[in-house]
Amino acid sequence: MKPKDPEKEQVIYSATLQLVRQNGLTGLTMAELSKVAKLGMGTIYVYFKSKEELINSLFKRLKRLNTSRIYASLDEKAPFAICLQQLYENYLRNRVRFYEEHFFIEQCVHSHFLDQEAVQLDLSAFQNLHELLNRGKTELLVKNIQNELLIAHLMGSANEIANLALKSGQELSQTWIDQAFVLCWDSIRR
Amino acid sequence: MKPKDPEKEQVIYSATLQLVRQNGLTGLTMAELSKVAKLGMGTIYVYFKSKEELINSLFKRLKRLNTSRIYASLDEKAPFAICLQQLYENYLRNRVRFYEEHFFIEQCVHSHFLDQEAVQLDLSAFQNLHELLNRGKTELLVKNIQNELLIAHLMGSANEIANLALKSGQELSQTWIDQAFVLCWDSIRR
Amino acid sequence: MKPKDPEKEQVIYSATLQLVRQNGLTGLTMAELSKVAKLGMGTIYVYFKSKEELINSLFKRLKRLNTSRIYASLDEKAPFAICLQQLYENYLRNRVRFYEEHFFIEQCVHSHFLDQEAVQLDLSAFQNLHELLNRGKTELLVKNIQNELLIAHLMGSANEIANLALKSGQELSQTWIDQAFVLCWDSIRR
Amino acid sequence: MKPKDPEKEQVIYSATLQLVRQNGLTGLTMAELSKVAKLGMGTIYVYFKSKEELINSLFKRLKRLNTSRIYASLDEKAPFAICLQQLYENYLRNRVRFYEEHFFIEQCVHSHFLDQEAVQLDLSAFQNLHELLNRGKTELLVKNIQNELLIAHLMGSANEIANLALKSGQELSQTWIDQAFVLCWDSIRR
DNA sequence: CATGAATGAGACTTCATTCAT
DNA sequence: CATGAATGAAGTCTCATTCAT
Repeated sequence: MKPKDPEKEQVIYSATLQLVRQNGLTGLTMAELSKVAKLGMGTIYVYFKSKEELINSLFKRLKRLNTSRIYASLDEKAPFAICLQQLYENYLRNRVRFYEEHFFIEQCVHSHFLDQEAVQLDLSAFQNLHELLNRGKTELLVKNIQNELLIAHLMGSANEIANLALKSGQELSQTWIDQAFVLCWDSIRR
Repeated sequence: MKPKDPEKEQVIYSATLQLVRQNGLTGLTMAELSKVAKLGMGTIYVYFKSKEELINSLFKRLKRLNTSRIYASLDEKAPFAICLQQLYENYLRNRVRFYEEHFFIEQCVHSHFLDQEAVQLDLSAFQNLHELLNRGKTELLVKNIQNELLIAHLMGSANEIANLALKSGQELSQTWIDQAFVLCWDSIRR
Repeated sequence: MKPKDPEKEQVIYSATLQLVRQNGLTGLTMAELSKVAKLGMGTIYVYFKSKEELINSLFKRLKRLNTSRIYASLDEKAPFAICLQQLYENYLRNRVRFYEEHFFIEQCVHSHFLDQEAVQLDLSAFQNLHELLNRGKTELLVKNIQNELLIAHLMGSANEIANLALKSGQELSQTWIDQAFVLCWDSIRR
Repeated sequence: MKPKDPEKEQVIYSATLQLVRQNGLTGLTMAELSKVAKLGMGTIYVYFKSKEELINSLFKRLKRLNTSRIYASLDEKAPFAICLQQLYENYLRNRVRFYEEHFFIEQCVHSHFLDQEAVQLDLSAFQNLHELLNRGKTELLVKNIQNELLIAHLMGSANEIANLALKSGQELSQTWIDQAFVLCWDSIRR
């Protein structure tokens, strides 16, 4: 798939996100997508060979994008707790800010659309966190519990808290973020 | 007169759970459902007037069932920490044991099938936890953070941990549960 | 079909008329029919071997009933014009009074439900009128036009006028009937 | 870009008329329609969003078409009786010639498919006749009876006579038409 | 490449009829 | 004989994908 026009690809992605937010992944139809994207139905099939490929492709792109966003501004030389806090705040802010994208991701995760590669990517997104936790353990700052459990705990918490923030419609205040981080920090610290 | 068979409803529910586990909520078709339930297509419609009603009806039933399961054996006169631990363990065990049901519930929550009453029921399921946390605050055992945040934290964590347990395929060892509870307890304790 | 209970047959007929008036012949379902008739669905099939037979049976019954009603009080020894007038008035009054029955009949005629016998009956209902017109011709009172044409003219007119009377909701005033008859009389008189 | 083919609409209309003539409106199925029209099932839904819309759309089209056909060649400056005769003859010939269309219309009128607009159109089709009768009254040529009654009489007669002509299979001879007109004319003349 | 009309498999749902009670 | 739950063929409509322009 070598798109001649990379802008069209982006237009399709954007239209997809918009429609999935509005109607859910189930409610996404190629006809409406082409209408919102202002492209012919056939054009979409030039860039993506099927609806499934479109969804998987967008999913992977968003996962990578989000991973890089979250870890981008991270100062790995800072003390462990600072690192974790930055990461946590980044994650929460990112989730709320790019709500549409995460809604799409969540819909995908609960669907049967994802191919193996996409599922892999979903799982491997925690690699950096994994390593950070190892460092925390080395520095005797983190409980000696297997990382999988810690990650499930932290991520589950963070996601639900982000959803709560969105649901309540309020801005993501610093106070709120700080409180949320205290919960996470107190739970894993030694 | 052949009375409407109350067991048939259960047969339909069971077949629905099985099929949703296999193919996801999107993959659920009335034709396959009737095949698995070993009933005529029309019979399903004797018991449920539409696919949507079937899904909502089962959803509500499961939510109520699970709430009662979780809070059933709870000794409310025990000390706060014991109560919370019991609740936590109940929740985790219940989620793993009735995996199929929770998978169905999760699929529903992320779909556009649920009617308002079902959504209400989903939200109100935390009422008991809400009150328990209030007690913890009164006893100065729990951090002074609004319950919504605490609940999002605890539930998000618990759900993700349950998913992890299922994914890893292993039994839910007591050690594991205890570790998981420590995380939760340390996070919210004062 | 030897019904044990002739009253049940009548109950089914009445329920049919009521439902066809409400929902049209197309909207008639056996389930609703049994509900309105307060009988089990199977019971209806004791009295009528199919929906089609029920419709045809009721149709024939009503055609016969109406023919006898219309010609019942006719004094054949009266002068021709009086006879015709009586007949006309009978017909109009009968149609308006037993509106439900005629609505059913009209729905049947335009459907594909009627069997050959029923169609025959529908056509042969004009036999008496046929003979009366012959008498009129013999007495040199009626135009020398073939009866089929005269009958089509008279019946088409009468039916449409009856429909008009029903549509306008008003009672069928004597003035109105008289006016309508003048139209018919003037048209066929020599 | 393949433009939406305007001929396809006509093809669908024609197939509809053919099938309704053969099987009645009730017997019309979208599957058979698409087969006769030699189009994919979905194609019908490109041109009409539902079966109901197709029927209403065709109904309105035919009503308008017939009205214009009947009144097209009418010379309104001719004497009243000539006008009426022309109109009558037009109507009869039109009904017999476009038998299929009128069969469809009649099936629609007795169904529950028509929307309000279609019913309106059906009723308003007599506007021209209404005005012509007023002229006849002004010229003291027509009985002083309310138009509704006159119209019901004339239309009921004409329709039934047209049906008779069709049923008998014979051509619509001029003699026959003339006889039929005499009946109508004698009935309403002063 | 771009387009969107055309396609038809397959989804949900209805309802006349049967049959076990 | 009475019942109404059970049945499944058949109907309407959707939508991912193709293909002629």
